[in-house]
Amino acid sequence: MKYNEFEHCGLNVSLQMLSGKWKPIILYHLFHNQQIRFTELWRIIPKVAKKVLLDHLRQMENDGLIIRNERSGFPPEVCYRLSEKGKALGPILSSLEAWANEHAAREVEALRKANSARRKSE
Amino acid sequence: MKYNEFEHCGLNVSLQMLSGKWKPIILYHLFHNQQIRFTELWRIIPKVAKKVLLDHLRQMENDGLIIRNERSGFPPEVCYRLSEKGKALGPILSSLEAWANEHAAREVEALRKANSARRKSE
DNA sequence: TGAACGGGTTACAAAAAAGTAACCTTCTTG
DNA sequence: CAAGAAGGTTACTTTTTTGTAACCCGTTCA
Repeated sequence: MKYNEFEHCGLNVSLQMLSGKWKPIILYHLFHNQQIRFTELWRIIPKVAKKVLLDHLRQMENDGLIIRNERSGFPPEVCYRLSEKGKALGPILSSLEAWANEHAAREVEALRKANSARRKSE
Repeated sequence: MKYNEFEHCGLNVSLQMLSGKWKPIILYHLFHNQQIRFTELWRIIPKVAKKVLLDHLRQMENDGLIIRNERSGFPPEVCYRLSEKGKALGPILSSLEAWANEHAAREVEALRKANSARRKSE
């Protein structure tokens, strides 16, 4: 299989949708809030740059993961929430998280180091 | 929740392990071959740079996803295969793929455009 | 009138990821 | 002896992603 073919494969496409430094935490908040205002999101993820947060949200909107809801008037009120597609991701992300917790890298790493130390001392 | 806390959360950790331009296709091949030599892998993913492929493989090894097997002698024979941790990722990646195929972005996008065009013409 | 708020944009800088090409080592074969 | 293969490394460039800071616009409140 060539990369051309693979590039548009579901696995690649979905992982690209999830790649971005702040996307996991954005998703986390959206899964726990069902709707959240831009400024609020910016406030609770303190280290992200406004521009980057906006970029991420735009990408996620273009990917169909989230829906942007603008209520003009005052105050401007722009809310983001998960789309159906985004919601459908929930169980998958949970199982990813569970997987990571089960096979915590630290333990693996510690074991590896212990073994390597043991080998050297023999 | 602050980013400091979230940074080491399972979701973030696992998505970072999967992020890298060539990791999905590397995983794909490992899932379909159960063992593969470095050069062979490099040959079947024609556009990846040797250095980058190596970087990706090192990262995946450090993350405990794959196991590197070196048989010195001639020819050098370095094989890579999935670890148990890596194998456990299989069903999750399949469901990610299925998710992407079900909610194919193109269709969503096409539908959106069609609707917007229809609205304009009314 | 002017400061503040929400949700942006813009121009630019810094950092990280990916790519290129040459080189190395050990062995083998012509 | 020269060339070639496997699996790397090194030095360097390009591209992509993040980050910083200033600015804009419409509206409200002091």
